[in-house]
Amino acid sequence: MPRKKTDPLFPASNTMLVLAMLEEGDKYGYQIIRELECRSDQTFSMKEGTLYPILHNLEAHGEIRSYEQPSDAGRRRRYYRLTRQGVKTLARCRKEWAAFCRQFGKVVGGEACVLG
Amino acid sequence: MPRKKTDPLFPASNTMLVLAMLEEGDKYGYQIIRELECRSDQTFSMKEGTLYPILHNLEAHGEIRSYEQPSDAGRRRRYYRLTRQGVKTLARCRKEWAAFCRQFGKVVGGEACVLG
DNA sequence: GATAATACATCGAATGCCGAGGTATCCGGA
DNA sequence: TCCGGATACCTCGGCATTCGATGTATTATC
Repeated sequence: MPRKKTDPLFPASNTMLVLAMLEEGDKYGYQIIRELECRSDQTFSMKEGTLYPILHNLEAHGEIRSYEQPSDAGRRRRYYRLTRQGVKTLARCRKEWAAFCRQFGKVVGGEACVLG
Repeated sequence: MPRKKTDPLFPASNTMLVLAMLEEGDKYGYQIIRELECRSDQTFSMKEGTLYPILHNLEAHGEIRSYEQPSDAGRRRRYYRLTRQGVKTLARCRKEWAAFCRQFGKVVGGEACVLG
């Protein structure tokens, strides 16, 4: 299957990844991309064209809230913070992920992924 | 995130699921759907509008081959069989899944999913 | 003064997935 | 006998995801 460019193995997980990143504390877009890259040993290199729409979408749905706060250097930055709803959503996503992972493993073989 | 209808948590994994099902032996479309449902405790209820295009696509890429073989009852059936290439692809997918799972777990928390 | 890194954003195109619809056969029950 | 349900295949349209490309602006570095 010469997998086509846009045939990511597990898309849509990006939203969950963003939520999880924000759980540790408020972050701005660019920072999320860098930290995610670092934390996953370069496995997840989320593109800006992917992240920003997700951030805007999450905010529109009340999962996160944003505020401007320039860096010391005076650089423009928009920070995002998880709302209470966002925390709940993340918890639900984790459960769904665990269930998915368990069932997926049952079909393709291998052990289940235990979470939370 | 009132997840919209078409916001599957981990799409595109469907192709891998199909490959894994065929590893056990030749199967026809309808059978794949039924067995998948059963094997995953009703978690994966793949739709026909999802499966058949995947089957056709996999065959077009040489991952599987098909042949007609009516059931005893005379019902029309098109069986699919993994090609050697399909077996290799499945193996690669399993590795990718394991890597993804490990990294994903690292970010969202929880243990890694060990496979193969 | 040029180049890279930071930091935000949007658009178009490709792809994934499903709901809805279509066709046809076979079986059991009323 | 006729009808509905299960079996079995298929396609089309539409929404969502994702990324590459592109654009803007500022700051740091060489």
